[in-house]
Amino acid sequence: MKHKPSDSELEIMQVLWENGPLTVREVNDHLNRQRRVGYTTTLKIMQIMTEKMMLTRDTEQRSHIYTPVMEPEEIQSSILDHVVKTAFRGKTSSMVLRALGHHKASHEELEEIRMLIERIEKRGDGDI
Amino acid sequence: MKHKPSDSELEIMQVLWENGPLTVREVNDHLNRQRRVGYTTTLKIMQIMTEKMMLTRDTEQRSHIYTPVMEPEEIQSSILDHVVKTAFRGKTSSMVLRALGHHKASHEELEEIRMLIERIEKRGDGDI
DNA sequence: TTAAAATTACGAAAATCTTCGTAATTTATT
DNA sequence: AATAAATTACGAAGATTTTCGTAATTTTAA
Repeated sequence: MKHKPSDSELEIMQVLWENGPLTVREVNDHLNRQRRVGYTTTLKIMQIMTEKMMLTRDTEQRSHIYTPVMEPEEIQSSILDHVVKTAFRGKTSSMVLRALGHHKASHEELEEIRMLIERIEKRGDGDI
Repeated sequence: MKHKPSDSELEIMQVLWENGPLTVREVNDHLNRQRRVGYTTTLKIMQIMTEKMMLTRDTEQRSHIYTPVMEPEEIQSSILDHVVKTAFRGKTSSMVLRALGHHKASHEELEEIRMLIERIEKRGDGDI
């Protein structure tokens, strides 16, 4: 990804990923379930995101319909790259250890992680 | 933590965590091994960090000596809190899965993680 | 004891982010 | 058709971050 999304941009991305293509009104309504944001604020950020090519929009109807360009996986990975590099000296494992040690996860989630580790080790790559 | 450190602030934190209390000159020299930064730029940011109480300084000598107030663990955890919340809908496990799936880690690191999981599961807490 | 060197203090410019008001435009209603 | 309602477009203010230049201060050296 070229640009690291700002917090507000990421917030809007989340709404769009979870609820499909939406209008500004719809996104703003979603956001306002969590915190108070003005309509034109949301509009402005979504317009900027469109300029930055993070969103595309269908302008056929009066109310434009916005769609995220990137998949969550892509952005999540690039955010993690950045965090690992800047806060964990590049060591993914220390980040994971900190996350598991501090935040915790359910039994099922831990199992999922354990299974992934097994798969990776069987595959025999790894390193770095 | 009150403030989320900016990228530059985090960069300086890293240098101080790894190399102990340092002067501005020393921090700036460290930074310049990686990228070009002006001395007064580093000075300014470290002064601001001191105002924000992220650093303390000993002004006995002419060259002030700066020490980070927070431990890396604290800041790492608060950064992870933020990332998990804003980019992974609060699910630590999806963050971990993405990190392991994408970045990879060495065999030893995976073993360390696997052992931590075992310890957590034995302990029998977890969840959320 | 001057002059040079190093350091801190201060202020400010450029970039980005967040916020919103107001104007212009389009659609719906009376 | 005229008015109201909803939406988009535009611009700008305030905050924060990053960047330095310049001035003031302190120490060192000639």
